[in-house]
Amino acid sequence: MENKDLTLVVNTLKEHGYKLTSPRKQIVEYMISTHSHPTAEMIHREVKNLPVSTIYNTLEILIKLHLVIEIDNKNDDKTHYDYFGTPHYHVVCTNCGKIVDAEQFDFSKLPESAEKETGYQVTGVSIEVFGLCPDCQKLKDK
Amino acid sequence: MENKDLTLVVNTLKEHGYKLTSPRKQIVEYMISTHSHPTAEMIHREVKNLPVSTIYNTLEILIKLHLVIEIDNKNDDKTHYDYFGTPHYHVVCTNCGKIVDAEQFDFSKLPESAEKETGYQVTGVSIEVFGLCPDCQKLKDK
DNA sequence: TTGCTTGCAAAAGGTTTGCATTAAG
DNA sequence: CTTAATGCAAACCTTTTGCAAGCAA
Repeated sequence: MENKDLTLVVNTLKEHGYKLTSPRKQIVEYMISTHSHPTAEMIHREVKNLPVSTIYNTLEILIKLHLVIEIDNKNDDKTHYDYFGTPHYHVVCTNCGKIVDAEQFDFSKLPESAEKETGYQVTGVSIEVFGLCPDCQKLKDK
Repeated sequence: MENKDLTLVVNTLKEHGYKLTSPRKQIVEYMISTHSHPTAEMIHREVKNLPVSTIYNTLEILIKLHLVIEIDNKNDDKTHYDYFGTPHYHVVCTNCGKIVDAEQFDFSKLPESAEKETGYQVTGVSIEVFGLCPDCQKLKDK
């Protein structure tokens, strides 16, 4: 499954004229494998021996190609990143910042609706839901 | 109409124990009146003689009370703010950063869906649609 | 080869913080 | 009165930038 993702990303990079360098491969592999919605700093810590500038450069490309999306958890001041293989949205805890995936809601009509209403030519959608995660709900009860 | 908004905000502030200070009133009035999705710096420029710290402090309160929301236009590195009187979402131009409002899409079932799927106790939703605004579409055609 | 990428360090700049002063309730 | 809020400046820290060196294609 993850090999399929890797192939997709590699092909997409090549198609758009981006070279397949070792740093890029490492970052892509990490992003595909992790489900932790990491920050740039977390990626920098996990993918050894890369400068932060390369992390940011690579993420910028992946975002432009819609392979990775940015998430603002509004808990720390850092941008979180997520490999976006299959469509989903994020639910973020306003107390501890924990981010989980969700998918059982149909946004397929949203782009068309936005285009019709605003005249924008839609290329992407970002959905974030905020609330208290189960753990933080328990803490509040005490 | 805007007086109604002002009353709502003032009452909400009072209900939650926040003092109605002159800086807060100025900022609230500006946020209700403008439709420009301003940054903190723009608010600072328009609402005279207030330090940025007060702008940020006040915005933080208004956000906590769900009276104002944050928007990331991913074009500049600044957070944009918007008075959130009536439910709507934002469509952001990926080329020039222009933000417009839209509302003709039904998100009313989203909170319930997210709660059921994740167990989070939902308190808010953030929707952003990205694309090319009509002006930037024309520029690209040339 | 050759031009994109990397890697390092330094800079930038939006946002936060500390604290003395002021004023709302 | 009392305590929260303001105002100012300095600090913070994530992210960006510049450029010489390296390496895919």
